[in-house]
Amino acid sequence: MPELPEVETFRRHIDDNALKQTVSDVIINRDNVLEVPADALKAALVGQQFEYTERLGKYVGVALSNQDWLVLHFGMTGHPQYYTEADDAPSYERVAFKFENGATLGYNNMRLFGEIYVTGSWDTFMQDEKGYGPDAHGIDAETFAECFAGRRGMIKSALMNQKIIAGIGNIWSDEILLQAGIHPKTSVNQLDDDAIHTIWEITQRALQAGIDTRATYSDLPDGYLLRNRAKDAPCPNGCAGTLDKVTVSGRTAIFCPSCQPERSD
DNA sequence: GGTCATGTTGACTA
DNA sequence: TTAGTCAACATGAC
Repeated sequence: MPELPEVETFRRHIDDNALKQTVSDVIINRDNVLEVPADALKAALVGQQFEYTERLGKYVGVALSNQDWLVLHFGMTGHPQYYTEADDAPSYERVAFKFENGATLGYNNMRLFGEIYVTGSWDTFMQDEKGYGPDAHGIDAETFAECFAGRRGMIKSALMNQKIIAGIGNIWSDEILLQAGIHPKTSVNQLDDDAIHTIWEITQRALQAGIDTRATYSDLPDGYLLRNRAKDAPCPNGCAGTLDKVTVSGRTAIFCPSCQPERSD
């Protein structure tokens, strides 16, 4: 699930529920997701308040009252869940952040691909340690074009490269490329300025739609691939063709052969 | 039992 | 140096 629209939804969930509260305990059910020792995580958090949040790409940063940051990544299957009744704990709660008011922010993650860090500087962590590029949502057209200038790889790989722009993963890159009518294997250097500008526009619109629907795909407008992303499904553009799949950089790309023709030039 | 899956990283190869 | 492929991580669905 979690790409940029999903992670922004998670960030807002934390914002709406867990700010200005003091952590009373940290329960660690599985330490696979920890990038800091369990006792260090607990020591860093207990007694601190969640002050505000940031997001870059698929990472959420929670600013603590002592200026440190709790950094969360949700892997492929994770999400945060705030609850007040023990019965509402999610099924795969790997870490539970307990607050003094009795509520809990659960870090739920079926597959243990997530990451939890504590760091002194959000900016340094994301830019220097992770090497992340600018966030794909809200980036201006010029900066977006600069990110792709001089690149020779395939457009789908480039869109998914967090060091170029952050936040787009496999399924939202499919969405963007279908709407843009560009085959996922097209080389970046085959795309002229107009094509890059179109990709920028569609990226902004699609990610905004994803955020607006709280990443509930069935609520996306008609014509969105993510409403029914599957091989042999009808093309959402209504072109009478059916969707196909192809492997790009080891990931499954779903696309419409008729709306997204391969280029040979 | 096998295959595939929304992410990231590192090794290896061209 | 730049890119592409693949394996690894852990778990569930089909």
